[in-house]
Amino acid sequence: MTFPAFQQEDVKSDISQKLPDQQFLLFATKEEDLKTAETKKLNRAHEYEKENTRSVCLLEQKRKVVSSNIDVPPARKSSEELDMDKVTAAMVLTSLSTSPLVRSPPVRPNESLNGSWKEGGFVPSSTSSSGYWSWNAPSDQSNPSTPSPPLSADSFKTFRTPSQPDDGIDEGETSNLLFDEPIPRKRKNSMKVMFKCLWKNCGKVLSTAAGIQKHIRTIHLGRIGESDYSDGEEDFYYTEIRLNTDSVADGLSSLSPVSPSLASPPSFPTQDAIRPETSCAKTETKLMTPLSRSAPTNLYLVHTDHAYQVSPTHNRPAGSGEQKQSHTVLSSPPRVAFGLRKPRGEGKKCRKVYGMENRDMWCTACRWKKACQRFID
DNA sequence: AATGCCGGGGG
DNA sequence: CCCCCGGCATT
Repeated sequence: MTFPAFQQEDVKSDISQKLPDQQFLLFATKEEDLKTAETKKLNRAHEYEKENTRSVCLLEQKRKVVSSNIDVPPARKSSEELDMDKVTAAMVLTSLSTSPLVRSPPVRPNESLNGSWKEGGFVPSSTSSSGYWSWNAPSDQSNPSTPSPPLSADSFKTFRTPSQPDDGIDEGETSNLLFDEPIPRKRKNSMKVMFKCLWKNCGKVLSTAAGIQKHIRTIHLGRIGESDYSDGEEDFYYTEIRLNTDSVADGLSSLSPVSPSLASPPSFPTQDAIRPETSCAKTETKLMTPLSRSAPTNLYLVHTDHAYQVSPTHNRPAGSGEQKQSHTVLSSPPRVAFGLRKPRGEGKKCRKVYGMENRDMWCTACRWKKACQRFID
């Protein structure tokens, strides 16, 4: 029941502890091989680390370029932001190491990239009972096997567990097969990391972690004045997505409007199953202001000023006019007004409230199977 | 499986 | 209009 507040730290250490173990097992099947295996491994680890840091750097650069175009003004490095960088770096590390290793299942590997990133990103996890979606890096198809973590040389030393029933792996060959190009670190050079806001009804995507943080802070948490000050009380619900660089611009405008509505992000006790796979999202649960709690549904309408909010299915124009939306801040206009339906209101509706038995107490609309008029959200 | 509700009927 | 419902999306 405890809320598994997954901080980046946790995730990181977790994987880097578990996984190397497994990998190592595969390596160290035979005693003779043990030594060579280990050295090999260490080498690889080093290489790998180098590689990773490099890509992080690249990434940072790219990000800076883009961000200057898109959203955040040239970020100044507040202490918070430095922090964020660390976090993102960690994220990148994990994700980088993840994708290449996992050998994609029979599914066509490349289709995942072309398919809408909604698909690539959110995979309704059929395994988890209650239909929570889980996050998978878009590049690798959902894969049951565990990802390989950023390896740190230490973790190997710590995890020598030679007494392990090497199940089925009797050939030295097998391990080679598995691990010779297992870390092919062919990082997709055209990959770009974006961050997507997970707040309800908001699918905003920004190029920097700091960006969405800011976005969330201002838009969702209603902290407008205190631009970048963070007291650690915010919950930033966003997630990382990766996509081809050449489709970035496109992605920004044709973003899928439907947010993966978690059952209201800022509510802790109800959802204990915050999937730990979600690569990032600092979850510091402290007491929340009532404002931030109700914010996601109400506030977002007010602030719909960016083109990404394509959501054709606005909720009710919460009382005031809805005469904005023709702003098109970014280059491309909201492409298709693809007629989707409205996100489906949050609150309970007549049916839920009164039940089937008391159907006559429903509002007419509900009776007609139309949009409820009594409990508008 | 249950809900919410759009589209499309009949009267 | 008022009322109902098929069917789809979402949960």
